[in-house]
Amino acid sequence: MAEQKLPSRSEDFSEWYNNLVLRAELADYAPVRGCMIVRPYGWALWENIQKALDGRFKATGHVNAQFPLFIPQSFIEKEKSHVEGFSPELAVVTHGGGEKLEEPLVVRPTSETIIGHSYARWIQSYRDLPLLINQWNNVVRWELRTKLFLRTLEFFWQEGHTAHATAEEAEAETLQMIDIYRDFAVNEAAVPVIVGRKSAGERFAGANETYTIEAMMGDGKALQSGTSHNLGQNFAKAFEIRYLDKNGVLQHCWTTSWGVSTRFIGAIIMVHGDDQGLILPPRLAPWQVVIVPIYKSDEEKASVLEAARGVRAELAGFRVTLDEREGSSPGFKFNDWEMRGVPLRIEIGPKDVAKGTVVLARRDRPGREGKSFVPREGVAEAVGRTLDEIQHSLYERALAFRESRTADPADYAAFKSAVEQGFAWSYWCGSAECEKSIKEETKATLRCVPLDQPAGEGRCIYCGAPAREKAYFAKAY
RNA sequence: CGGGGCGUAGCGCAGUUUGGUAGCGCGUACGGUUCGGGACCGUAAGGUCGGAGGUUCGAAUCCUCUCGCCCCGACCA
Repeated sequence: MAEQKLPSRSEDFSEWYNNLVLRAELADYAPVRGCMIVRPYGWALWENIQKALDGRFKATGHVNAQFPLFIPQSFIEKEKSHVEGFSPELAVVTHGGGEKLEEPLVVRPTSETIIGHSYARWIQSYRDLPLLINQWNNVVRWELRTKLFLRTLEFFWQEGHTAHATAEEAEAETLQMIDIYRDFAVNEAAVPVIVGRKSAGERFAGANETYTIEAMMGDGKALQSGTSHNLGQNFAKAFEIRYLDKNGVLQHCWTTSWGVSTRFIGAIIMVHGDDQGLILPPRLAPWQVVIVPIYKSDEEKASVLEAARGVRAELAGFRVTLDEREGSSPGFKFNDWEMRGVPLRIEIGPKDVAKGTVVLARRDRPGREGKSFVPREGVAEAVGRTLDEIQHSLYERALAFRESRTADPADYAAFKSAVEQGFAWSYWCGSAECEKSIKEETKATLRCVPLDQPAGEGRCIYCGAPAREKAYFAKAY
């Protein structure tokens, strides 16, 4: 690498992010504009995210399937607001096998329509409900402005699609899934999130209600990190998804959809990373522990590596790697693994071998402060405890940062400066006009109306009208 | 898609104003000395200067078009 140090996070957050993604070998630019290559280390992180989410989906009765990449164009057009929302960003295939197609095929931007088509065939009776299917796949949206992980033409995600007999069940499912996302973000990724409702303007195209988890990045901007949509009967009506109820009456189903994408990797980077590089939460890190051996002579090397391999064996319950690379100094390796965000490093040198100790170095506390000497005896327990502490402290640190950058502005002037550095937590009268004016004047959007609302009422931060709901406003990715 | 910036070796850059045989640092390979926070010396490999056209005896350099990336806007997971 040309530059050893990353651009400073505080001076140029965007450059810091771009460099970090490349230097940590999470992803690379593809030869096609706006597309990315997810490199093995980045994909390993994604696989851990997949495992954490997939387990939660299965535990709540969902099953995985796979629907086609290509969708007949007419399908997209069946739901009015859906086509309006997505048509500007569709990739369309017009030719196949050297021939012009009779009907163009859309590369899926999301699969509500093609799944709706199947659900209409599969669902006949209330006994077929609920139908709870998820798929892990890639989708394409022709975005104008792209950024690795955060917004690319092609991205990877999961999309869950469910059908229910009643509005109440669909709403319960929608809320259950956003809560699963919250639980995942908080407990696996150590990313604090605010769970709330999207305003009508920010809703998914075709949804009656969109719930979101919103996180604050290290520059104070918001990132929508997962969404769950109550689609009402919109798609059921467009695709004739119907069932006979217990009384023999034909009814339209109530459907939901929900997704988390590789964008979440961007959230992990921007929430936890520092000027040294990535910091990964232990529960998701591809490598939880890296062992760096330190030696000079051949005799030292032999004894140190023997000890290091012994420690590795004792840590079999963790995701652990031993850096045996020749020709790189320990100092180089320290920096290298810090760039990659490995949460815990174990240093083993001749002095440690002699004393029967190892050095634990926490990634979340740079330099000497994060180092401790522990006896080799019982190292697995110390590692487990330290990883738990790192997991918790990452969350606490991110939460404290968010709180320090969240204001409850007294007036609109204070609101404007609040959204320059973080979130504004303000009463909103509920009108789309106020929301729009705020966006035009401050670039801040209404991120969500949290499900947890304070008691009492206030006045709209923009128009001063009586307001019952308090919302988060912020500049967003 | 509008405004701005930038494309020269794997990476970071100089050279472009004033046209004249392509350079530096890092990295890479090899040899040696090193190794508890990004080691050092030596040798070597590596570039149709983003692409296409044009002007010229001669283009990285001037002109036209085009592609890509970054930043700022409009749109979004």
